[in-house]
Amino acid sequence: MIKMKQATINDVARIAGVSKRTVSRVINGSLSVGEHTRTKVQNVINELKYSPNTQARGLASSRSYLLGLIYDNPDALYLDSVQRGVLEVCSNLGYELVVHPCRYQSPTLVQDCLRFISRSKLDGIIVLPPVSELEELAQALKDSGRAYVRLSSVALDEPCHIVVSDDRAASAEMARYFAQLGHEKIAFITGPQAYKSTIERMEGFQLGLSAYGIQLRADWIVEGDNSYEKGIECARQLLLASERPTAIYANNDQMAAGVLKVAHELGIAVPAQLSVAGFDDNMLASRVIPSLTTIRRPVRQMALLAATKMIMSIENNDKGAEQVAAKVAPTLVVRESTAKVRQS
Amino acid sequence: MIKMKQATINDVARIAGVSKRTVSRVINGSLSVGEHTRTKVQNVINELKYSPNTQARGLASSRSYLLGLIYDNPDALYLDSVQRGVLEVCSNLGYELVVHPCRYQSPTLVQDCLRFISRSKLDGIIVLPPVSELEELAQALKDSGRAYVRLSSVALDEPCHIVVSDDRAASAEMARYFAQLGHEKIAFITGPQAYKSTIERMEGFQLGLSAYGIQLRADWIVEGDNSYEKGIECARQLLLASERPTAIYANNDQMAAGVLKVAHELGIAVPAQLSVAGFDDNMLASRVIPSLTTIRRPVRQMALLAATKMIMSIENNDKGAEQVAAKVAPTLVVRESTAKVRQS
DNA sequence: TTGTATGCGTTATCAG
DNA sequence: CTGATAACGCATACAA
Repeated sequence: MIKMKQATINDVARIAGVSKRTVSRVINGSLSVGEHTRTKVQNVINELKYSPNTQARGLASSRSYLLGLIYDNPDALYLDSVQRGVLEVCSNLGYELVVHPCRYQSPTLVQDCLRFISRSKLDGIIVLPPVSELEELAQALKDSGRAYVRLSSVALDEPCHIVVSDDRAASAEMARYFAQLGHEKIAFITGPQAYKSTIERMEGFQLGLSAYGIQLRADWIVEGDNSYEKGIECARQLLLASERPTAIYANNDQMAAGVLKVAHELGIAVPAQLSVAGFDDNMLASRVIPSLTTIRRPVRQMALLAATKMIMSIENNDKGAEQVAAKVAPTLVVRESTAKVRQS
Repeated sequence: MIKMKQATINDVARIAGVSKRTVSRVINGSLSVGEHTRTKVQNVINELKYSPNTQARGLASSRSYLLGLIYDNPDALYLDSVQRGVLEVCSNLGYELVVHPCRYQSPTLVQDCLRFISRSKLDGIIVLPPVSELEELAQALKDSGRAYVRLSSVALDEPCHIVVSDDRAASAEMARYFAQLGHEKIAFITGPQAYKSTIERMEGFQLGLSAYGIQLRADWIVEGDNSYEKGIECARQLLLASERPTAIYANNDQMAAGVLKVAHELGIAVPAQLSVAGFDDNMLASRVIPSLTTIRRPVRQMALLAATKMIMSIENNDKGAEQVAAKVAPTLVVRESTAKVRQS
């Protein structure tokens, strides 16, 4: 097996009998190249299996063809979806995706991320929630002059820099669904108060309920942290109280699974005696018994939109990025864990 | 906010009053630099917050400081662990991680991967199972002259190129556990026959059982594909038959969850009437009711080892890579889904 | 429409 | 131990 050196632009130029400038034009799809010349060069490129050296190209044009993905979410069951989605858009345009897992809690988070993007000379950065909600990071991203897109539940940036998931509307839909099932004694387990998604989902839910004249009792709003363990803890608090809700909406599927666990321990039948719902539609939701009614986030679609915006920003200088849709709608998925309230 | 151009090696050289060659030596930790000169240069570097341009460096040294991760496995939690593990080792050495999701089934898989590594000029590639088991890809990797490490359940490459998870031994342990619980009527739901892990887990299980004089009945070995849905299908087949096993071991947690689902539907109590176990210890295992007895794969540790091997290969030319441990041992995690067989 | 010359920020060669 | 100087492969003013 002979170790061939990769063909360079010079090889192509020499063999095609043109200057490298012309080859460069062909590569970059310049319009000012004669039809004849173009095909001639293209043929040589194909024969030599030539593909431009990304590093050299980057060095000369100060572009890296590298996109970054900053994420934290510990139960990022959608990480794979995001990565595939982004690459589906970017891969055949010549971009690669560099990942940067981090910790939302870390005191050096912003600094770390900045070192990451400047060291890698990224052309663009996609930031997932909840890290995406850090204004300090966003400002630094803006200052860096690089393209970036944030995913969030709130439109906390200009249209070209954000893709929002309308968690508020989705939660309102869940509220409507609960109300229509006849539930009135409803509890809500929140996520971390620092997250925008927590606020959106809670307010959306309350708003939705109020349309049916239902109001959440203060002691039936308990603060969770999106973890399974905390879900269990909160569920205990709710289900061991003197008066019990007939339905519990948890800020995510993890906590909803915790509620199922506690209900099972206490011998409370779901959904006969208690309806339970979550948010995310991650793997758990459909596997757990009873399967969870939840809200499905169109993760893949968000990734596609974010990637499209990024490319627009990079190649068309923000002009077109604003045209790309910026909002997606999560949808209600009804499964086994919810039912009409039982007359008691 | 002034947009500062990044300082270059020239700036450092000029200000420090030395040649850029010397600065380069300092950066790369060359030994042949005077102590005085070194500290002088280092000070300027710190003051200017200079960090070398990866692209230029790569162009000159034909190294990219980019590592690639080729994967197919849809389980995102696993993916996150791997990514974090690899970066923990490589990040402060200046490497970044580029991801390449792919489809094991795709006819152009090998070709895609090769285009990926050659286009990105990766210094090294880590391949996760089951893609790691493709010999055609491995050969191509070898031919490319790049460093690479495969993760698998079998030692299908030289020590410097592989990290193996001893699924066979782990399965044998599960067999011992089952036997000690008194089970004799045991069924096994396999993974895809094409995967090495499937064979290892099945053979390990059979070997372990045979130590107790137990043999798997042929009709109690059913072929699954590691999906939840197929798990359900296989479970139906096993549990609706005239004679029922008292224990089912599934090739992964997804399918085990499917077994729980069917058992629940059929009113078969787990673990009272049926013991169920899986493999992986993914999020599902601990969340499901009853929680699953399973085998925990030390994913993080595997990632660390793989990354360490990679770095060794890249920087010390395979010499040291062989010294790094190449095998990890998954461990039995006992939860609620298994119990002593009931005398009937 | 095509070509020439120069620079991008490093590393590497070879002297001193 | 240190320093000029030539690659590295490509893009881009500037010419022609």
